[in-house]
Amino acid sequence: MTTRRGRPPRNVLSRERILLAGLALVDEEGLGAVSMRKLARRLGVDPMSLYNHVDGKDALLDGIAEVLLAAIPAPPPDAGLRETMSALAHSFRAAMLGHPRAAPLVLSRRLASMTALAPVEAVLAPLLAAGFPPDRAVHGLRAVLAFLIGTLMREVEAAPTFSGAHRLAELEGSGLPAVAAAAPFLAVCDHEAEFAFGLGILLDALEP
Amino acid sequence: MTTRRGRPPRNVLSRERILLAGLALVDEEGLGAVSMRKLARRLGVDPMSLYNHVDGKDALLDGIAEVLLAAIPAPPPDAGLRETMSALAHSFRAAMLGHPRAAPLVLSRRLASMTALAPVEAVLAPLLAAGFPPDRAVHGLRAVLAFLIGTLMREVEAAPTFSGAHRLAELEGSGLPAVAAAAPFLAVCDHEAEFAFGLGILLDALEP
DNA sequence: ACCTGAACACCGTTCAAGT
DNA sequence: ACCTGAACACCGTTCAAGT
Repeated sequence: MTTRRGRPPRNVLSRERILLAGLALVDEEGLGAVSMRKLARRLGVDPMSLYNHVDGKDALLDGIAEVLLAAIPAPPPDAGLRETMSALAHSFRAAMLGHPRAAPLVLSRRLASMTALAPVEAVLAPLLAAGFPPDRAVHGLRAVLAFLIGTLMREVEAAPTFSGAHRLAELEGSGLPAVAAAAPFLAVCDHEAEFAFGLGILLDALEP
Repeated sequence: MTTRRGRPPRNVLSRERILLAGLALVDEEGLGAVSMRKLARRLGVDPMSLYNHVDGKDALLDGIAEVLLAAIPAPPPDAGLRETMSALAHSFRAAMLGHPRAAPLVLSRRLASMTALAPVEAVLAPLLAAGFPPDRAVHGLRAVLAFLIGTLMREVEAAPTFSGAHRLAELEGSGLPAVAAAAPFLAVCDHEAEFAFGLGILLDALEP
């Protein structure tokens, strides 16, 4: 039986359906391609219908950012300080790399919502439990978050594996001696290693 | 005498004039308000004339980002490693804070130009001189840069001094215990201190 | 070489009207 | 309560025409 009583409504719009379709649109075509009209087309609906569930384009983008944020899993509750922070950092990174074209929404927008507070709580709790005074804990949180945002912004905006050879030659011929000397390492970027290196420095500094 | 021989041409367009007017437009009205048509209006020129000097809107934004980057002064050449890195970090920050609404162009776009390489050289040179092997020097550069980008993204996107009291109450009533406990420190952000704290950690770690 | 203006295919959002 | 479509004031960019 393909229909129940009253058959399932074909085109129920909802905030959630809109945000998910929006995220899919960003994933496929990039942030620049997002428009209310195109999203409506994709949902088989009049553009104006979206405004019944979402406050406008800007609120739509904020909503998509929150969908991404909400996908960050909570860290294991029994872990120590360092493992907790590290797990959260890696989860955050994985969530962003899972939607690289949408990630800038999270990385560059001021999100004041409750959703954004859950990861904050998850970082702050072990810091306070480890005996950090609240002001120091917030300092630490913000330093790590700044590094995460900066690193991910780079990963996510990076060209999809620049050919390398051409880049190398360019750097070596730049006329800048230090740049030329380090050219082989500037031409490529092992994002994984870069992430581990910087995160390690910061977590070391937060060891009680 | 208000005119010299042949009188100064009234409406000479040039790439430089366009980029500077673009930066002024961003400063005054924000990134979202930038359009080729509005910029042309501001320059007293047909919109299409801009295309003779700039490759399109995206290239315009890249050009504005480079104007910002070019304004970063070189560090004093005789300083030690730490002072050089610190001076550059502060100069970078000052340049961005001088144009907070345009800063995201620098912070979020992949800039492959020569202009972007000058600060790289300025950081790399003292690291290599201090005896860092090139791969480690690049690691250090990237960690500091990630932190700078993340910090500045936060400073620059921050609401112009959120009322504070309202925010505080919101955090305390969030139901999240660690967030509530640290609420007084989460509600405000001393960007200067935050910057010094994180930068200190990273520069300490790069001490030879 | 540079500037112009018309034209094309789009935007976000308001508003009055429908169910 | 939700959806629709026309309308308004915009966009970026192509193209043919001017100087």
